[in-house]
Amino acid sequence: MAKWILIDGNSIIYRAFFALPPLTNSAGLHTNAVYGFTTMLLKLIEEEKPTHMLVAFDAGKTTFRHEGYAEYKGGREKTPTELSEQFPILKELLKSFGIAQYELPGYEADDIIGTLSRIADEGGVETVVVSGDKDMLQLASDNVTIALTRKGISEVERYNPAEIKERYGLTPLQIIDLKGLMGDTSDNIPGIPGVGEKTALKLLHEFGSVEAVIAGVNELKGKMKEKVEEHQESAVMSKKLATIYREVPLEHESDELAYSGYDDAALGDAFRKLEFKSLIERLGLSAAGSAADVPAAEANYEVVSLSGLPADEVTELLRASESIYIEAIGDNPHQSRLIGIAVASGDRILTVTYDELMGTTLSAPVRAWLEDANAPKKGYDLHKAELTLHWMGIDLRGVALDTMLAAYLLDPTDTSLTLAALISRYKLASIQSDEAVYGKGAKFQVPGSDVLAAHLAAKADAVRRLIPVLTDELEKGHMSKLCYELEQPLAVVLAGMEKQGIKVNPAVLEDLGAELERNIAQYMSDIYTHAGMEFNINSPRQLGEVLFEKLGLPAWKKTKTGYSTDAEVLEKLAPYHEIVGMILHYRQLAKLQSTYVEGLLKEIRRDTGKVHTYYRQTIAATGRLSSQFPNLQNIPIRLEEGRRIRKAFVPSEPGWTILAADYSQIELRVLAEISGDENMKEAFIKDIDIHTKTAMDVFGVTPDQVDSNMRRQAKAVNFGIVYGISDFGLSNNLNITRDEAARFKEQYFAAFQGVRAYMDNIVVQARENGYVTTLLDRRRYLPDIHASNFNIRSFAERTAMNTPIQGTAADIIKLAMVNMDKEIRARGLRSRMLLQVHDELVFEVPQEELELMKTLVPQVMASALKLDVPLRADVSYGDNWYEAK
DNA sequence: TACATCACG
DNA sequence: ACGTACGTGATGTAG
Repeated sequence: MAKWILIDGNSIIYRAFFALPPLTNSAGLHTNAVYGFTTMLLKLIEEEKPTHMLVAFDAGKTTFRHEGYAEYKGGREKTPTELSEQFPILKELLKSFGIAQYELPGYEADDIIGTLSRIADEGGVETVVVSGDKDMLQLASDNVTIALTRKGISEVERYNPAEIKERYGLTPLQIIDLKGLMGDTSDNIPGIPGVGEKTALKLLHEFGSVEAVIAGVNELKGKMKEKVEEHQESAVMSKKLATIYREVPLEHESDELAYSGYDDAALGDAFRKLEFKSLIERLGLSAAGSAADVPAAEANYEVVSLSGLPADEVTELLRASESIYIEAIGDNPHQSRLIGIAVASGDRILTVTYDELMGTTLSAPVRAWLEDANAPKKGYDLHKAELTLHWMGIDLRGVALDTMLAAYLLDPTDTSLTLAALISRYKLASIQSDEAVYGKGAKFQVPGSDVLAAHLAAKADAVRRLIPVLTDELEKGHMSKLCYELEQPLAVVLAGMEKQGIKVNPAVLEDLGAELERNIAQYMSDIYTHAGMEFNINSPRQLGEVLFEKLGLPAWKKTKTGYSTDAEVLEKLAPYHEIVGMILHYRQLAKLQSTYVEGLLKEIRRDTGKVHTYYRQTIAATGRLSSQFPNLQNIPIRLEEGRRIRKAFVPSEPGWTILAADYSQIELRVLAEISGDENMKEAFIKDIDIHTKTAMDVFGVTPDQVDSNMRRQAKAVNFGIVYGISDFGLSNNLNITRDEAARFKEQYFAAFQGVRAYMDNIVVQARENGYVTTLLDRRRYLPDIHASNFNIRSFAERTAMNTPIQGTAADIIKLAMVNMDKEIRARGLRSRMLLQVHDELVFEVPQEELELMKTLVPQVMASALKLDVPLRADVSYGDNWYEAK
């Protein structure tokens, strides 16, 4: 037996919103109305057991009712953002429920429901209409019951025609007349002023309809007669407005409403995002629930040690390996200590300790297997493992899949990609956290061999269990190619660069350090003199006291903890007191000394005379790399004093040259490409200076009229565009008013209309999909795009604009790196790729390859990805990184 | 360990 | 009206 449930989405979500106290999830998203809606849905499903369900929504602001009466629904309070942000969430949730939803421009939810209930009624289908709006009673019939929400949301009161008769003494259709007479404040329907429910009912019981009341007006007396005479037109119009239109041109077949129950996994995911913990529990969705909820599985494998297994069985086990886990201690993989290895194969997991690997002949097959490029390994953070093993004299080869990398691609904003966290995220049987096994901080300790072996085996097993889930998810997200053809090969290229390292000449740094020390001492004493006291200039707190209390300089910017003393503040303060300039200089030199001279010297390895950075491939939310121990992506360049640090970066072989190639305006070229803006594309195709071009268009001048200041401002506008422009940010950056900034922006968008369209579209896309993507389908989720908090939401919107640009640029240089590595190998070159700095690649090149590399590198970089907009890379070279400018 | 600051793209 | 530019890592101070 068919049973339909038709729900007035707008009415119910409003009721729920006002009935329930504010409720937010940890991301600050309001969820109370969705929660209320959900509890009601669950109850309906349980009690009514529907075969078909539909939630109808109002679409757009105006409906056919506005044509006859422009003030319809006028004077309404604007929907609070705390509620409006919940509409997209509800619509998304309905998808997880597997419930149909429908809206049609020009019609209200009532009309859609009216039409469907008519169709159901004509077909003799039992139907329940759910709403908070009494008007709906007009739809009641023998087949159609109206369920009206009562106080709160979960309680409903059901009406069939008999119950309407009992309650009001009216037929369903007379409900329209009731409203025609009494009106409805919430919809701004006037009715007859002064006529409320009681009077209206009395009139209807006597006359039967609005028209009959008007016709019989002479039978009325006194005030009542006057009112009806005066407002009869209003009554007729009100009746019309209150009439639900039951002939909406629906484009859908009613079988699209079929409801076959929700998918536990989909609904569980949706509830987890919303943090509806009680509902997860109530529906038993928590079996797949959060980390702690999933009990550890009974181990279905045997842990075997290297010494406990005959050599031929070790070889066979390795050959049939399904996953590997390599444990090392320490953040810096160039200095980390290997603890042990576990390899999973069928019902046995082999564990190999550090001592076994390094000390016994038993380990020979293991080492051979690790180094065998034809033996595929699927593991976890194998990039780090490769480096750890490298410094032990073992070359890890044959990496086929890295689960950490895969998990990063699936959610690059995830900051906890530990195995335990991933296992929990993907709802697999849990494993112990490292902290539980090793302890942390001072308590850190490697446990005894049995406990350790069990833990490593559990991790290898965890990797094995993650593989199908992650590869499946990658496939669903269209990121398999990105993973296997870009990120995985890149991991190997990066490891090669890191092992190679770049030579640093300590003498250059020491000389610079001595000079800095003298200057710093001088600034310190001068600053103390001007302050009239000695204090720690490095302490923003003490500095703030000196500047703003002792010296009485104007404080205009604060931090959480006190006065701000950052460069922006000090630059504004400089004219007031000469100590300020000294502090700025002191800061600059102190930074160079501590971070770059002393910091870098500490990182030079004794054995290689080089610094070996560690590129992290799973940190940046946009797909960029990051660099640690030391960070070689922020070596000074903008100011000459700092730039001299680069003189210390030299070739590691005598007679070789440092060659650097950087992409020209890669982010703006990417923007031109993905926005398709013709004006901008043309500028790049003609290789016109983009900032000058921007200045021409923004200021409406000819090329020769563009002065350096105009170009500077245009450049700032371009930066702003890439970052997701806001008036305030631009005005702040250019030190102009917000109005001026807004005008710049307007001018810019007038010239680059495709860019404007991109910015608008990408935000809509982010709202609809919940994520944005790069050209290579790299994905970033933006849950905050629905936040009610203006700041949080705005940040997500800017991120939506920026990430495809920055991320695609990252995709491109990564492609170039993989291709460049291939070229070097294929051509048997001795040149080495050493560094990547987001849009720049640095090589060391033997003399005889210089001419080739000068053309090869930019050519490979420019052709990394075929675009409409040409890519360009410029090369420079010299005896050190400073000279390669 | 959190915060402020500043180096880079 | 709201108040920020996007993405990182290292350092020193202070609780």
